Amino acid sequence: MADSGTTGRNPKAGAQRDRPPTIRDVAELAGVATSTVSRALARPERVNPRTRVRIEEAAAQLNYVPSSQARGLSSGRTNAVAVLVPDITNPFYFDIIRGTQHQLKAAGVTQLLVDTEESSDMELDALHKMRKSADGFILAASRLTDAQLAEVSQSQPLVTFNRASTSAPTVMIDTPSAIIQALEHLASLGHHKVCYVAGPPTSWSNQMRWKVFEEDATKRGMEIHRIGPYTPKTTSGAAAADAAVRTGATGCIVFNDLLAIGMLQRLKARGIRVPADMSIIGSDDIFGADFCNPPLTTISSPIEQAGRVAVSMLLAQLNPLSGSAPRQLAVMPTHLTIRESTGPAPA
Amino acid sequence: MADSGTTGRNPKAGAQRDRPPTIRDVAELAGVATSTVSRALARPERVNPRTRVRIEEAAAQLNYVPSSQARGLSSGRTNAVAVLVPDITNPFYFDIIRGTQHQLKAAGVTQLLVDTEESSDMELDALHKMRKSADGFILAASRLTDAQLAEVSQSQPLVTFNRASTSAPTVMIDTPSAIIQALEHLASLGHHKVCYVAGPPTSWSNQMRWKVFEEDATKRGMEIHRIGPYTPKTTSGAAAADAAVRTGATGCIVFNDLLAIGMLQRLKARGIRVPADMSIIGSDDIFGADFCNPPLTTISSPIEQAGRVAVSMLLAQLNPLSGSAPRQLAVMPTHLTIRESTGPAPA
DNA sequence: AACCTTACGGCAAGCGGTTGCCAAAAGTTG
DNA sequence: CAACTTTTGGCAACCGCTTGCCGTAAGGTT
Repeated sequence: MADSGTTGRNPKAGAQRDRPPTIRDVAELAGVATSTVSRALARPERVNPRTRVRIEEAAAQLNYVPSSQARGLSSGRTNAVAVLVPDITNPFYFDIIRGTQHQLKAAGVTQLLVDTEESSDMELDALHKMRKSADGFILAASRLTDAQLAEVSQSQPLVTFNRASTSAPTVMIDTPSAIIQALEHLASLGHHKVCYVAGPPTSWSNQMRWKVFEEDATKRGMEIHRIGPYTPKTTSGAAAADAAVRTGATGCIVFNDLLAIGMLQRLKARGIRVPADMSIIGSDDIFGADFCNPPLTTISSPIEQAGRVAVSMLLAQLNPLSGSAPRQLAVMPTHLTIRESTGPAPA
Repeated sequence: MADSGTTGRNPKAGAQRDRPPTIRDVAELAGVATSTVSRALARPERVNPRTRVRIEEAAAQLNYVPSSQARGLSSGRTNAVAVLVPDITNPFYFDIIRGTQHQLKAAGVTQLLVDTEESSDMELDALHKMRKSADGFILAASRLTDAQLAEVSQSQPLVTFNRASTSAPTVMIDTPSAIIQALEHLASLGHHKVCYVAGPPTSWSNQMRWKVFEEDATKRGMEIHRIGPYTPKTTSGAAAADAAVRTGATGCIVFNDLLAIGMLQRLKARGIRVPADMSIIGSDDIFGADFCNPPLTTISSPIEQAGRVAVSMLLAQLNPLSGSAPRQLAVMPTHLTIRESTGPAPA
């Protein structure tokens, strides 16, 4: 009836006070080999129901938690996914982080959050340094070049968000449609002179937005302006607002809400009325867009859901299911949320 | 001159295409034992400068990145810290996450972000499940009871934020001072009937705020009301606003900005003017507090810095420096940021 | 020159799991 | 009931890195 042979440890009730129990302790208590415990936990069908129950009870009694480290070492998987965002300061990314966090947690995977500070070097660096500590990556608004992206995606599973890529699965926001809706809205309010307020030049979505803007506005015969680039923060809004006013445009489509809100503040300070004198359309519908002053008309998209989808796609890539090939592209729908920052063009 | 003996691998230029290089590959290339490589990387002074250089070059050439998993397994440290927040949805926590993220990254430690969904069970669970995968924990606004906290803090290093604890190092916000300042502000504007709009009952800071509010307002001879609890989200603002109006109070101190902003929206919808009819003071000075309508008077505190401090305290606990005992308590200063949601009491 | 320190680097035993391989046990079948 | 198949569980070799212990060569002392 030896209750604990080799080690001097005594796995008695709770066993909370000792050094954390290992798989060996469980095996001992259940009277089986460690390999059996391992199997009972990982592939239950591989072991006899009776022994399995015994093992589970032992594990529960010892309050056993497998070490993800050790598991990772031998299995080669970390059960963690890194999420890289350009700027953790930006509420937009919070939404996506929420989405990934949620879905990742549901899958029992740990989220490693990384702020790349809008720098492609940091991004590359993180990708490199963490290749051993994460099973896959989600690149939000990646600043990488196509070539870099292609290379990286070859050596590790990843999915990009808001950054088209031919080499990796991507979830995108339907920007073209969004811009067209926005322009349509402006047109229907009688605006003829429109301005695009640009964000970071390295941002793919910025390029995309401008491209569609230019095309569509031209098609409509509008007078087009473009100002920027601006860093996408409220603090850049003042400069952007001043520049926008100077173009003579009556309607602006702004790279993102942060910038747009900054502009709103400046315009108010300068006594320029929104929307009476100028209409502003933001993008992303971030937290705050609904209660700023005036509430911001903006391009909405289910960002949080986009995060979830990105995770699903990555997970599908990591655990290739039987049958269907994983989805390579998801496009999130957009719609224009019309609030009070847009109105009829001044006479 | 055997250039690669045992394994068939050929560590030639780049070696990017092979399976990732291990410490063994580096050792082989540099012509030393793996232990030496390990030391050269961890405690450079422990090896001869010449060999160290050789090793570093080898590592660089192979593009070697140590496996944090393996490192953790043998050293018993994970080089990761888990940050537990009650609600990742709440901008307030974003600020603290930013702070921890920043400081953690500076220390080369990975941040594991966990959303405990305002549940003490989930919190306990995470604490338990992750004890092997994190070296320490930062508990933001922990929902744990004192007893739980005491127990947990015994088995693993942690620091609490915005949750007093005698058992663990804590960083707090100087709530008493803040509430007193707020009340003083209200008093100076002629308000006599004040109302505290409560947040989650399990929130320590909520209890604290109420306690100080009650004390100080009583001392000033004000008429005191209390409504709530409300979930700290903008969506609860409507109910809170209606209830607040009903109390007849002319000045409200609200658990947090989220709730306060929600109230602002409702009051506006109901045609109740802020601050002409009612003054509102929020707490936290979150993103958006400055551009809501009207801009919110609120209790500000360097939240992001609090996150950094929390990390420092935790790190100090993990690597006990020679000399001084680590700090057990940090109190972040607060000040009242007066914007436009407070004004003279109605006549 | 003989002796003692020190600094440096190697050996090997783990850390806590996973997994391929194999033998014993249990279940089938004619 | 023997021969055969399928389950079930144990053995042991790793996974990649750290670290205590120890031998050796280099430098310092009288």
